[in-house]
Amino acid sequence: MANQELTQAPNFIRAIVEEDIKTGKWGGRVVTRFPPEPNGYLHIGHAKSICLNFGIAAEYGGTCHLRFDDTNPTKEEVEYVQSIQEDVKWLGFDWGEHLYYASDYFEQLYDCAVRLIKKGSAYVCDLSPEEIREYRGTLTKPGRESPYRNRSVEENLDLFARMRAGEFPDGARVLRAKIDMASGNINLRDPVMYRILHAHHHRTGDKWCIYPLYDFTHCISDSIERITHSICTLEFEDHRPLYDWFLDELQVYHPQQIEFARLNLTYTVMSKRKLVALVVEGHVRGWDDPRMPTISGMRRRGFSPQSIRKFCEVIGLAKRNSTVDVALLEHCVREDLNRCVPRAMAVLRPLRVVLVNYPEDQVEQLEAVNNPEDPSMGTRRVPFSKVLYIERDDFREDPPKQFYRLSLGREVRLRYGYYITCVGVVKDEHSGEVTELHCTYDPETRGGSSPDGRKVKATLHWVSAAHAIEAEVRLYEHLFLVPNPGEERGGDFKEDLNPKSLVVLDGCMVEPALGDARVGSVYQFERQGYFCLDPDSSPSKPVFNRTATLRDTWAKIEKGMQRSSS
RNA sequence: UGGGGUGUCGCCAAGCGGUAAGGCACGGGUCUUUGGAACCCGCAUUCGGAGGUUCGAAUCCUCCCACCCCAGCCA
Repeated sequence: MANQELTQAPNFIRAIVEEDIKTGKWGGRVVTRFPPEPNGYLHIGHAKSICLNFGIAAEYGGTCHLRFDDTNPTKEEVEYVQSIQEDVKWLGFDWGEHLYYASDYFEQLYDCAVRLIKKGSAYVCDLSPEEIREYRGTLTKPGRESPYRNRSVEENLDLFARMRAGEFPDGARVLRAKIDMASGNINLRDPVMYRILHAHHHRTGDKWCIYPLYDFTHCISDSIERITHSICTLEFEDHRPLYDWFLDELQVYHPQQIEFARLNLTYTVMSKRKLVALVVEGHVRGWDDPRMPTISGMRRRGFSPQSIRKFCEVIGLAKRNSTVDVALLEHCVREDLNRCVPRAMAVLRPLRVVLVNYPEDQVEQLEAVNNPEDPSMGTRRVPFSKVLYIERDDFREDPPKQFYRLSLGREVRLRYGYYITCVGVVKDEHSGEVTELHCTYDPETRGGSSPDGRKVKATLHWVSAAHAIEAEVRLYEHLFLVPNPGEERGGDFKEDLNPKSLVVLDGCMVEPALGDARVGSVYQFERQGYFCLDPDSSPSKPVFNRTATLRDTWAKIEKGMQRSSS
């Protein structure tokens, strides 16, 4: 039990791998692969697959390949192959030498197709796309055989060669596997293996004008790379008989395909189609918008790779469709960031406080702990002076029952500073809005404790007005208002968009130490949450993204009060 | 009377014939110079339903029900 912590949670795929190792099915080898199509950005759902494939390989002393499934040149771009590599690396995984492209196998794939033709297991079909669909039948009605199904091997060979040579226009002919038009599994009704596509490929250029389809390509790619466990998502379960059929026909090395349920998360969407729509329709600022569930978005938001990996471990793995509560993801970031990230004080909605009995020009440098969870992170100096800012929410003229922060006549502690007591409230004549507080400070309480042992109930964060840096802070909430966008009211998922998913705060006041923050670094703003410096920052004005709030007991109490009073 | 899957706490998820792990959420408490963190306690007499086999069933059998996926020359 000593290495209990190192033991991953059991799941059915690990069970299969362990069994295979035990029986020597693959000679003790474990080779997995992550096979993205470079037609979009990776998201948290991909992270689940990446962690699974790379994780299992690492755990059992195997290897995991990164293979781009780039058989559709009309959708794929180098931009995506770059972002995918960057994201996988950032997550902390290393494919070493094992970077592959399905397009590297085009020549071998072609040879395999020729072999199948020679066996009489594949044929060139001249039916139009519409006719192929019609001949395929429906879910309940069997299909009909193509009139071209029984062409001679010679004719098929000739036609297929001429397809490759570019003699025919797009869509004129396809190569099909000869399986069973009456199969209950539609994938087996003579699936298309090759289509004619006079398109420029991002790697092979104009060398090819015929491109293989997924089912034919994937199993052979796995075979070539001597994959042992080919792990994919549930929707490919129906394709497994086809995966097996091709490899059996070809009599080549034959990996095992295993399917698991893809990840869904509450309050967001995960399908590539929907994510693209959010980007192109401008509902978010791009693929890396911090509200997006993309890896790049989460990185910009301030998530650590560790927190994402932890999440992927803790959600488990099974074959049942499920939607994980986003609260679990938030828990994982908080848990990680709490341990690793330095604290800072930042006032998001400033309220001016004048310490009436504090010397006019005095400035003190107070010592603050960088991370109470980790003393090795040391301390820093925070300037303190007569005029400060505190959070507007930390003062109430008419404090409710359980509110124990500042109000007129009350004493609270300023973190690492002094006890202060509110003695006056300045308001705007017209609006009645509180514009400034007058407080006294107790010189005996420097550092935050009193010699007489007097207790205060609240500790507030603050910032010295004269030393503060002005910043922009972007507060994020769930992108959607409902747990399952588009599914609850039966409409368009975009109708469920949260109009307050981004709230920009300007004129925030942050402590001077934050002037040294580097883009991408994360801080805990005490009592508020985790914040990450955004690339939009300029030297004169930092911009912070809120990664996650801290758990907020007071907010919960307040919400409860509202509920019971209404 | 097409095929393939899945049903264990509000959300995930272990469990593989011996009498329901764990996490999140939620509720209560201790502690606290973050109403943070940490720590403690509580939270399925019951496993989609109904029968059956067995000394014993979430686990085996039968039937039923619900939900998901498949009719791209996408992956």
